[in-house]
Parts: sequence; C-alpha cells; structure tokens
Amino acid sequence: MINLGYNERRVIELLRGRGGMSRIELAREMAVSAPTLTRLTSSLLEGALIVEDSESRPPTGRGKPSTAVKLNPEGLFTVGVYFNPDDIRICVADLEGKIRAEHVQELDDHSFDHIMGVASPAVEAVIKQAGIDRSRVLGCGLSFPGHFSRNPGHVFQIQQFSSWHDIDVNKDFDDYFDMPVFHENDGKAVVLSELYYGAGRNLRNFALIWLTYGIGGAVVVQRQLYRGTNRNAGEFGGLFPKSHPRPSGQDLCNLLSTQGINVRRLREIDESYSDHPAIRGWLDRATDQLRVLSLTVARTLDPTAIVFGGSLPDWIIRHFVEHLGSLEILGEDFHVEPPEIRLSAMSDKPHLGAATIPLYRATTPSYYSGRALKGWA
Amino acid sequence: MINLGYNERRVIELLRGRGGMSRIELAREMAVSAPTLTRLTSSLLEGALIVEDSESRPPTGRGKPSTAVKLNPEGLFTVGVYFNPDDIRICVADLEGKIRAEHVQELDDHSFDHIMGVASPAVEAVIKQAGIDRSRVLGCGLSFPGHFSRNPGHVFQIQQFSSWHDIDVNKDFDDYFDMPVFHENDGKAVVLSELYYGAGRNLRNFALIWLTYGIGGAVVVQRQLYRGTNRNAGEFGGLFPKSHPRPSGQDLCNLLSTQGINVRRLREIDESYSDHPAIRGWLDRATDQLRVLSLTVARTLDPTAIVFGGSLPDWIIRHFVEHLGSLEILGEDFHVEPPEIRLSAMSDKPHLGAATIPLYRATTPSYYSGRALKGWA
DNA sequence: TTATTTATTTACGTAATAAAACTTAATAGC
DNA sequence: GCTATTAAGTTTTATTACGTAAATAAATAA
Repeated sequence: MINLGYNERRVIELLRGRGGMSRIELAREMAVSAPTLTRLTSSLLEGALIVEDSESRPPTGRGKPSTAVKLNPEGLFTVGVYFNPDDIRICVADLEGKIRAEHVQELDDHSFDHIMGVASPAVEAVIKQAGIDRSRVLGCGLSFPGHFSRNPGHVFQIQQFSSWHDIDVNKDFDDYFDMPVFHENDGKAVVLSELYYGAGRNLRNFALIWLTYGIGGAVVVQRQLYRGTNRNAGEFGGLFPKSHPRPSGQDLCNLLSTQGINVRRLREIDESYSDHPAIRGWLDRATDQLRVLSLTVARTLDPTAIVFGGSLPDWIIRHFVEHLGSLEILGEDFHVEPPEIRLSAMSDKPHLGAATIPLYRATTPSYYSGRALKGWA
Repeated sequence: MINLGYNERRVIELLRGRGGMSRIELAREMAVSAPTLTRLTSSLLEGALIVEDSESRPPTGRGKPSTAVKLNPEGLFTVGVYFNPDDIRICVADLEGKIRAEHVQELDDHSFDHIMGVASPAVEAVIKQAGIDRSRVLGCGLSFPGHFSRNPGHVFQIQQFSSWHDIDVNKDFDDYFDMPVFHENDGKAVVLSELYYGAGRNLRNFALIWLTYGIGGAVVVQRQLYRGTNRNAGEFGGLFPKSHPRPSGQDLCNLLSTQGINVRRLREIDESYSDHPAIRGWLDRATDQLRVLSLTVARTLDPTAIVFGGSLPDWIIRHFVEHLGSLEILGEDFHVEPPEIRLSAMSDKPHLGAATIPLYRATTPSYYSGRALKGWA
C-alpha cells in the first residue's frame, strides 16, 4: 500500500522518540531539500503513518510558523509473542511502542505444540481486544531465550525447550500466524524496544545485559542491532562458564535449593529474601562479576551506556545497578567518558521487544533494499 | 574530477581484494541491473580507477565471454605517515595497497616540530621517488599511538609525546602537507589496511589486537571501522591496568630492566632472548592474559577472526598466536564457530595503515553523503 | 552455416532529487 | 492599520540515477 523507501524510513527514525518536528527541521537533519521533504511527508501522510500536529507551538519569531509532523500511533501495529520457561506474553503494540492489549499466562508445558497452541489464538484475541484495524497489523515478532546452533534455524541449549530439537524456527512458526512472522533471541528483541522506546532511545551505541535464568544481552552499534558473525554478539553469558558460579537466575535458584528453598519461578524470589545471608553473599559476588563484565564491555565496545534488565526480580537488578558504582572510579585510565549504567525500561515487557522486531525490519533504513518495498499491506 | 557516488564506491569495494570481476558478476552482487553497471564502470574507467583485464579468462561455455574489470593500481595513490617512539615511516601506496616508495628513520627527538620537520619533506621525497602522477595523490594519512583526551583534538597519554599537549591534531598537521590530511590512532589505522589488504580482506567482522609499547586494537563491524562513542572501542589496553603486569612492550621493557637488560627500542629484543627464564615467564603470563582477552572479545563481538599484530618483535607475536590454542577448546559452551586467531599481515608496515585512511574515507560507501562528491582532484 | 546463449551497450521511460520561483502566514516598522 | 520582511512550505522545472526493453557482440551447439 505505502512504499517505505530509504528516506521515508529515515523520517520515521527521526520522528520516533521525539514529540514532533517541522519539515524544515527534518530536512536539515536529513540533509535533503525542503521540496524533497514535502514529498516524503506527503506520502507518509497519505499512508497515515504520520499526522500533522494540531497543537501549534508558539511561533518563535517572524515568518510562517512551522507545522510539526509526528508519528501516528494508529498508523501501524505489530504483534509480539514472548515466552520463557515461566510464562508466555502476547501483545499488540502501536507505532509509539504502547501496548494496546496483552495476554499473559503461565507455562508448564514447554512443547512446541502447546506454546503455539496458546500463542496462535491469543494473537487473534489481543488484536480483537485492542480494537484495531487488522489491515494495519504489520507482522508478528517472536522472541524467546536460546542460542542458535550450528544447524541454521534450530534453537538449542535451554533445558526446558529441549523438545524443540526438530523445530526449524525459520519456517515452523509461519503456519500459526496469519501475517509475516519474525523471530529473535530474547535479549536481542528486547534491545530493539530499548532502542526505540527505552533506555537507548537517544543513544547511538549501547549494550544490554539481560539477566534471566541465563545471561544474555545484545549490542547496538550506530543504532543498529549488531548480531556478530554467528548471531552470538552480546551473548555475555559465555563469559561466565556454566560450571562456575555466575550471575544468572539458574545459579541463584541452585543456591536457594541448597538452602532448602525451592522456587518454581524467578518472580517468586521477592524482596523478602534480601536479608537471607546466602542471598546477600550471592548478590555481592554477582555484583562483582557484573562489574567486571561492565568494564569489559566498556573497553571493548565503548558504548554510551550499558543497560541492565531481565526477568530476574526487579529488586535484584536494581541492586546490581545501584551497587556497580561509577565505572569511572572503578576502571583505571579512563581518559574519556565511561559508559553510563542504566536500568532497563523493558524488564517487565519483553513482549514489546518481540513486537518491535517487525517494525525494526520494516523501518530501519539500512534494511531497505531495492527501489521500492513491496509494502507492508 | 571523478565523482565517486555511492554505487561507484560499492564497485570499488567489491573489486578490492579480488583479481577481477565481470560486470555481470558485479551487477549480481550489487543487485543492480546490467545497464547500471555499464554506467558505473564507464565513469570509473574514464577516471582510470579501474581497467579492463586484458587476460581473457578461458570461456566457460556458450555466449559472449565476459571481460573482467579490476582496480587500476595506478589509479590513485595515498601517502601514509606513521610514527611511534622508536621511528617514523612514510610511504606512498597504490590502489592495491602496494608500497611504491618509503622512507624510514629512527626518532630520538619526539617534539611536534621535529617530527613534522622530518615528515613534511619526506612525503614530497617519497612521492618523487615513486615516480607517480602528483595529481593522483588522494591525500595523506597520519597514524600514531595515543588516545584522545576529553578535549577534542588533543592527544594524550604517551609519555614520549608529552610535549604535544598544545597540539590540535585536527588542524595543526594541515600546514605541513600539500594535500588533504587525515589522522587516526595507530591500531585503528592498521586495521584499515588489514581490512583492505591483510588478514581481514575477506571478513565482515573482526578485531585487531595491536601490541606495541602499549596495548591497542580496533574493531571492524560490517566492514566498517567501529570507533565507539568516544573513539575508544577496541582500546583493549584498558582491560589491563597499567599498575599491574600486562602484555605490553613497556611492561616487557620494565621486566628486562629489572634483569639488568636495557633495550632502547623494541626491535632490539630479538629471538635470542627467548631462552631467558624471566622472558619465558613473561611470555607465558602474557599469553594467558591474551587468551582471556580473546575469549572476551569472542563473546562480546562474535567476530569471524581476531588478528594479532604490532611493533612487538615478530617472534613474540608469533609465540602468542601459536600458544593461544583453539578458542573452541578453551572456551566452554561455544555453540557456534569461535573466531579464528590470525597473524597480522601488517606488523612490519604500519605506515600502510596510515596510507589507507584517505582511501577509506574516499571509497567507503557509507561515507558518501549527498548526490555527488566534490571529487578527490 | 545458422540458431542459441550470454555479456554488454543503447535507447528510453520513470522516480528521486535540488534549485528557483511562488504562496502562505507570521512579525517589524512606520 | 498598512507595508516590508522573514521563514515555512509547495509547485514547477531540470538533472540524475536507475530499470526495462531492444540491439549488438561474441562465443558455442546443432
């Protein structure tokens, strides 16, 4: 229906995260002429991806006052499906990253059939519940923990999903959703929502450290998700061998279990545990490990910020961020600004990350190939 | 004279490092039509940046045989100036990364005035010596060790260059060279020549670990030098605090000095030292440290390869590469290919790295801005 | 020989862009 | 108030980059 060319995508990128911009501002930032911007916005206006901002800002001086354009939140919707060993979450999100409707339920059966059996009707249900125009749904993103194996398409390595051995994630999801389907590892999906709507909104380069049962993460370089040669960039868990104590949820569960405490889900570890001496020790050791990791990431990637999040209980992640300290003090020889440590804005909505995947694919300028996109409708 | 537009640059990128390609092959790889490729090559042919390959390859079957085009080594030249506390090296390089003429001399006076006093006439001398068309010289790249301080443009941090405090590297070089001037930290410059002509020739993502008096490095992501937010990406030295033993040349010199051995330049440490027990111990420890660094880089960046080089004596760098071992065996939980460990092809020609900077700036597609480049002549 | 195949070029139409000119809507100065 | 000035945005026009279709070139296959 609408062609999102390279420069149309750049307009969307610039408008995202800002309240609104005049065409002249956009033209300046994009280094194109004003007439070009008129054309770009008129095509986006026609497709209802942007709207003119009615709120006329107080004129700044002489001359015709500018009329701002902004993204139309109703312009495009995406569906996100996220699951982990504990639960599955499905949402519809709008173009501003607002969750319009969601469905959350616990998971006990981790088989592919069961999870798809939940996801497929739930996607239709949340679309209905959100009361949105079905034709404006761009696609569905799925995200879940797990690395990719050397056998392309096959996930791997999460004990609870061991029955997935024969699933080809590049094909087998498609049948369950009546729209284009995309998938991504959980941390890499979350970093997309962080990039668009969260702690990375204004950053060109940053890293996410994503703490769940395992340890994941993702790297954003020049406002692009960087996957690495084998889709393994930012998989920081690899720096902490599973055979050793590590700052992961599973490691904490194992510790609790030696203390006679058995939790079934990570969220059951509420703040009341913070006084337990064994947990206090675990927190100190894990904080130290994450501090080393942060310094490592700072030196290797020189990001503007390092963002911490995940399905570990919120109070634990907050403890990490508050006790890491300033990297400037911790690291010797910081001749330039060390990265800032930030708390993720997405720990409680990883499904928004999944919903961001289709948007990322459709609106990132560098994904534009060819003269005209087939269009999302 | 010639406009290097976006797609002309892509052609150059594709031709670089390959013997020659037919227009049809180029068109396929670039996903443009054959007529477009005719236009692109005709403009490059006119500017003499490429030539048709006379060697007609054996025809593969029916149909008109293709005529390959390849980069014209005489098409463009660049000048590189590299210096470190030991010496200064100046070269003219052609479009194939071949050094056409060079000038090397030892440095004792490290003042800005002295170094420029050497470099400026030497640049003219090597151009003359190479016997090339002066109008085809694209520019001059300078590279040298040193981080950038928070004060933009001011280098910092190398003891021997402490007198440079008031030099603004963004301006003060210009007066000494009658051509466009670019500069870059030594490791980052070397990685460019590695990318074009060396160990990274065929790699999309890789890291360089650059061992000199200090410890530097650089990161290539998607065939682009990634500098990080504060130009500090890949400055791996930061992972080894100066107050602790570290795998750097200065650290080795300090050790030798405690053994009563005083070397004036790194290259004086020849292979005869390899039997010295203290040096053997240093090598073992440094190898262990570099192994940890390699695993860290592998996990963080997921590069295709990690390249080792630098002005440390060649036999030491070879010792590191040979004794690191396979990362696959060393790191637990490698579910995908670990990066390959490679030896730099540029340890003995860091000035080629400097000479690559102007070329990188002029021919990297993503540096193209606007409709037409002002041109390099 | 002639048909077929493949690479490349030529001719031409379309889309994206910038420059110049124009329109619109505000303020500044009288 | 009236007019000049300024700035935003649009229309018009010329240029450029690209793709499609057709033409040409140079080989093999029949």
